Amino acid sequence: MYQPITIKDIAKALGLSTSTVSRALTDRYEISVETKKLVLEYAEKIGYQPNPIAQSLKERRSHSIGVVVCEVANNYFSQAINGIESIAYSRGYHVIITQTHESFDREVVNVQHMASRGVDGLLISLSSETNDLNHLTTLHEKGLPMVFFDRVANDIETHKVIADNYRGAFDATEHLIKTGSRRIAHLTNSPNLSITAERLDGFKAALAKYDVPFNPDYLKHCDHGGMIQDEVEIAVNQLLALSDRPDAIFIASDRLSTGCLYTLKKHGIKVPADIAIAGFTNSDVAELFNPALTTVRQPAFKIGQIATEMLIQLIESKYPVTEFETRKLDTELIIRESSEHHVTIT
Amino acid sequence: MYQPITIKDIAKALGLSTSTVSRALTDRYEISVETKKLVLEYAEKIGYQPNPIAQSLKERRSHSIGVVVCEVANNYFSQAINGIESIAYSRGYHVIITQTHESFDREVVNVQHMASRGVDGLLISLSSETNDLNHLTTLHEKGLPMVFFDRVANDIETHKVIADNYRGAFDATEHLIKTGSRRIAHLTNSPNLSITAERLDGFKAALAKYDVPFNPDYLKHCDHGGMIQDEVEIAVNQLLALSDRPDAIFIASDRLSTGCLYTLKKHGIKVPADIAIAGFTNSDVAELFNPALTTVRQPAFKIGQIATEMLIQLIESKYPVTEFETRKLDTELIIRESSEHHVTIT
DNA sequence: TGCGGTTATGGGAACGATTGCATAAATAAT
DNA sequence: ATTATTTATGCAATCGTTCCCATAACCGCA
Repeated sequence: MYQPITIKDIAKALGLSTSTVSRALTDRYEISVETKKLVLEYAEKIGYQPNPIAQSLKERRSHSIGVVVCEVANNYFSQAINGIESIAYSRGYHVIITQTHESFDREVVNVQHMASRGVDGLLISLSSETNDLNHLTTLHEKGLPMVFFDRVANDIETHKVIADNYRGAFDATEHLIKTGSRRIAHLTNSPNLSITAERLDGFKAALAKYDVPFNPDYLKHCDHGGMIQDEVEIAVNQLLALSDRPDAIFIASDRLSTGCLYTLKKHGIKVPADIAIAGFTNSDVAELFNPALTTVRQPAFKIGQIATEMLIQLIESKYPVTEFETRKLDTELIIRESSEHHVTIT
Repeated sequence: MYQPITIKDIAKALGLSTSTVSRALTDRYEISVETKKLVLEYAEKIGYQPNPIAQSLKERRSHSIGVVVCEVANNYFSQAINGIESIAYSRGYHVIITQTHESFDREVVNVQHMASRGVDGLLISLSSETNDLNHLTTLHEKGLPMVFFDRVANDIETHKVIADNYRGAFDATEHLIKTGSRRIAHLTNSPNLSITAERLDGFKAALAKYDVPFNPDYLKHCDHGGMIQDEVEIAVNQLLALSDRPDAIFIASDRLSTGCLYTLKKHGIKVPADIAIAGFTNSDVAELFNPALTTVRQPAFKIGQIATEMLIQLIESKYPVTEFETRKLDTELIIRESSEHHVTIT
C-alpha cells in the first residue's frame, strides 16, 4: 500500500535522533539554528507531512469537531454548516459532518463514533425522534465539550445557539392575522424538539394578542419532521377535512412547507386565495415558488459561526467552564405572495 | 479531560495481559472459552470501547472514506451523499464529507487533509476551478484508492460513475426543439468540467439532428458554476441583449437553473411564453416552481451507491486493480410547464 | 521417563509523534 | 584549573492496539 514519510526517515537520513527532528520541526528553542534549518529543508524537500493519527493518539486531541444534523439536504443546515466550516477552518479545526435523518438510533451511533474517533467537541442539533439524552449526558459528564444549535437539549447545561423561534412564529402568525386570516392552522414538527415548543408558544401568543381562540384541531405534529411525505399529507388532509377548514397555515419547518405545498397543489387548492401560507424555511428559492412563499428565515450561517466559536472556546479553555450562555438571534419575516390573499387590516 | 477505558484497564482488573485481552476481544482461536467469556463480560460491564485512533495507527487504515463535493447544499450532491452513506455504513465505513465551494485551493487542502488523516479511499467530484490534477495524481500513484463521480478526471485511470450526460442533454434539447424552440441557448458550467463537455456534445447533437445551426453566441459558461449570482446574471443578460434573442435556454446545472430563473423573473420575462426553460437539476421542489420546471434528473442516490461500492472494492482488493470501469447511468427527463410554450411538432 | 505436540497465556516490539530526563560538549565563572 | 552553567542532542517512555515470538502447562505416546 502507500507509505508516507515519517520523522524516522528524516532522522535516519540526517543522522539525528527522532527527538531532535521532532523538536526542530516544532521549532523548539533547544535546537540549534543550523540543525533546524537542515531538518526543515530536508523535510520540505522530501515532502514530509506529520501523521495526524499518531499526533491524535499522543496529544489526545484531533483538532476536529463533529457535527450532528438531521440532513445536509436542508437549506437551514447546509447554511449552518457553511458557517461552522468558515470558523472551524480559520481556527485550524476540521469538520466532520454526520446525518441522523431524524432517527434516534442514527444519532446515537454517530455521536458515539465521533466521540470514540476523538473529536475535540460536538456541535449538535437533535433529531426529531430524540427524547432520551443518555448518549449525550454520559459524554457531557465525561467532559466532552458540546454546543447545541437550533434543536437544543434543555436538560444539558452547555452553550446553546438558537434563533428567536418565539418571535419568528409570533411575527408570521401576526402577519397572517393582519392579512385577514382567522382560522389559522399550525403544521409543526415532533413535540420532542425545543423549536416545536418555542414556535408553538409564539403562534399562540400572536393568536392571543388578537383574541383569536386557539383551536387544538388546527395543530398538527409530524413526528418525522416531514422526512416521510405521507405523514405530511395525512396531516394536511386532516386539516382540509375539518368542517371549519383553516384559511391559513403557519408551517414550522422547511420540509413541512414543501410537503404541505405539494399536498395543497395535489388537491387543487389555491394559495393564497383559498388558504394562505407562511412558514419557517431557509430555502433561497422560496421566491421562485408558485406562489412565492412568505417565510421566516433564520440566520443559519451566523448561528453556525457562533456555535463554532463557542465550542472552540470550550475546547481550548484551560479550566472547566461553568458559566453557560444561550444566544438567541433574530429571525426575518419575508413577506411574499403566499400570505397575501386578504386585505391588510390594522 | 476525559479518560476512556482501555484494554490495559481490563487486563489489570482481570489479572491478564493486554495481549490476551486483545485476542479475547477479537475472538481469536487461541483463547479459551472461559477467558473469552470473562473478558467479554467485563468489557461489556465497564463499557469498553476500542480506540479507533490507536487502531488506525496500528492497522494503517481508518475504515473511513473521504468525500469531496463542491457543496452539500446542492440537491444532486446531498442525494449522492445519502447513497454513499447507505453503502458505506452497511460495509462498516464512516464517511467524511468536505466541500470545495468550487474552489481549487479548497479542493487541494481537503484532499490532502483527508489523505494524511488516513482515509482508506476517496470519492471525488471535481470543483469547477480544477484543471490541475497534481494533488490527485500524486496520491493516486502512491496507491490511494479513489473513485470519481459526476465531475470526473479524464486523465486519471480509475473507476468512474457518471450519468449519461450526453443523452440527458440530448433529450432535453430535443424536447425543446420538438415544442417549437429554434433559438436555443445553452447556459453551462466551467469548461474545465467533464460534465460540461458531455452536455454540450449532447446539446449540439440534438441541434444537428434537427438541422438547427449551433450559434456560439448562445453558449454561455459560468466558471464558478453559479456560486456567484452575478456571473449568472451577466450571462443571462447577455443572452437577453442579443438581437436574435433566444426563445429557449437549456441549462446545465442546478444552481444555474435557479440563478437563471431569478434573472428572468427580475426582467419580467414570462416563462415559458417568452422563453422556454429546461435544465439539469435534482431539486425535488422543481414542481413547485413558477412555472414548474422541466428537468433532467440524475440518479444521484444510485450514483453515490455505485461509486462507494467500487471504492470499497478497490480498498479491499488484495492485489492492485488494473482494470477500471466507467459506469454510465440513465438520466430522466421530466417535462413540466417551463418548456411548454409552443405546440408540439413531430 | 522423556519427547513431540497441543493449548493458553504473557512479554514486548511495533505504529508515528512528543517530551521529561539524561548527558555530552562547549562556554562562563570562580 | 576546577566547577557551574549553558547549549544541543539522544534515550526511552508514552498514547492504545495488535501481533510475533516465547513459554508454561498439560497431554499422549513410545
